Amino acid sequence: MAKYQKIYHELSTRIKNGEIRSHTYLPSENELMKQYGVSRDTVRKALDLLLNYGYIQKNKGKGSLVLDLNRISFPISGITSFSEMVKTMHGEIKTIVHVFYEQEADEELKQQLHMEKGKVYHIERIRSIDDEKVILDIDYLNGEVIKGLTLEHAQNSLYKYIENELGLKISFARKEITVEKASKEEMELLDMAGYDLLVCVKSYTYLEDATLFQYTISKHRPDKFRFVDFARRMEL
Amino acid sequence: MAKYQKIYHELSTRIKNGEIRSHTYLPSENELMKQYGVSRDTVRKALDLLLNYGYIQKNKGKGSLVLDLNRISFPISGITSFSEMVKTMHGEIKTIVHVFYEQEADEELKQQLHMEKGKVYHIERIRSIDDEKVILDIDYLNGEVIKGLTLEHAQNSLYKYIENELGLKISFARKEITVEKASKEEMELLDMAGYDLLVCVKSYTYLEDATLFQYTISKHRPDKFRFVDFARRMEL
DNA sequence: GAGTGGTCTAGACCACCGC
DNA sequence: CGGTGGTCTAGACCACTCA
Repeated sequence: MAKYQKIYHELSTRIKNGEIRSHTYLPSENELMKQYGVSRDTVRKALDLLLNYGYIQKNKGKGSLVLDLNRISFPISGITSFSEMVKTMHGEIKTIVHVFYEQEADEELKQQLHMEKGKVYHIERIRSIDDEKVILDIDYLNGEVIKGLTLEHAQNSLYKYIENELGLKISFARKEITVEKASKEEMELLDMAGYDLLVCVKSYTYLEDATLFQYTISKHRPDKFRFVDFARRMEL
Repeated sequence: MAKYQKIYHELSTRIKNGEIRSHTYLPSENELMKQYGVSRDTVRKALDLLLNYGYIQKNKGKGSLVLDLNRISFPISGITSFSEMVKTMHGEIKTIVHVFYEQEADEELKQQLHMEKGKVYHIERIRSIDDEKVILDIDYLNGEVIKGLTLEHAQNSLYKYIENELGLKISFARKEITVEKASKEEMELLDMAGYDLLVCVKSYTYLEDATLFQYTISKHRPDKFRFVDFARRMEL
């Protein structure tokens, strides 16, 4: 790990622990240079990470103010996958793999996954929290990029397989959140508790070399959906 | 404006225009140094902005790949306010100021706005698109920070007043998206078209010096809600 | 091996803040 | 005024990609 990442890591965990308290100022960049024995640019890169992830706010002439993380609970960034989401939740989680097969990409999938031809994995999983079936995840994965997927992997975590076993790096995602009427099938698959709408999170996930490898639609029962975001004001 | 911001601005607009096409590589950092007559660090800062806002993807040993912006439509970042949202929409927009008064902060508001005592503006606005009342915005503003608000300002844009007339700078926001049952009052205020749920976007907005000045609940009719996000994978 | 981006350094000047 | 963060420079070494 690079120096500036180590410094970011140390400072962020100390802020999370409460060892560095919110509403106080971090040591100045000059001071941090001395403490860590690095150049100012290295310190600044670490602070840039803290800034981007909402840990601090920098003020000219004053210093780096530590923000109050508990005002809205973590995580700062949006949901990336079910397994990341459940970390922040309580309750017993189960996954039922409802659909799992490999198919030739049809016209719509070719367009969604931006591929010419080839195989696509189609996976549907029902997620239950405390024995209530409240989330339906529908995944389409480019079979030319992700190879050797099994039902086992779908039962556990797709991301773990992709990152750890295939050694691919997930880089970025584009997400869209809308609310849609549940279909009859969906009403039967999930425990709808009287609701007839589902919150749909559509996401397109890309690898480090910018190849799109996954298109996911994650449908949540409205009362079990929550999305938290931290955003700095767009410049320009 | 700083040099690196100018370079960012030029490159980003050229990407948006299509003058620089997606799926091509930008000139190398070395090349950009020469073209703009700046140091490598300055070029890199400009590229960092492009990276953060989802314009490019950098690959070691290869270069900076221009991403396809139209895959999911803009804006890249989330909603910050109604007036920013409508820029990306079609249809005729109207605002009705439904509630506007100044009140002494009660216990709940003191906690939400993180203030000891003082006045709070309470504003409720109904937003209509093509004469359908589909959004209810409820704003609470710290009256000790934001002074001299009038009904006029509420009718137009609060942010314009705060940034242009008061000269304050809005810095960052924390947002939470959930779905809740509409109350009887809300059902009457809005054209619900048979829906009984509302998508609630709660946001806490901060100034540059990290003072919280606004707490907003924006309630959207489910079919009129859409949120787009671009996220890089969290490191560490 | 030449070119790319990733990291790190040392030094400089500026605008802003608070005393 | 001294200290803070914001910007910019010039130079260095590394790991990676591609021919």
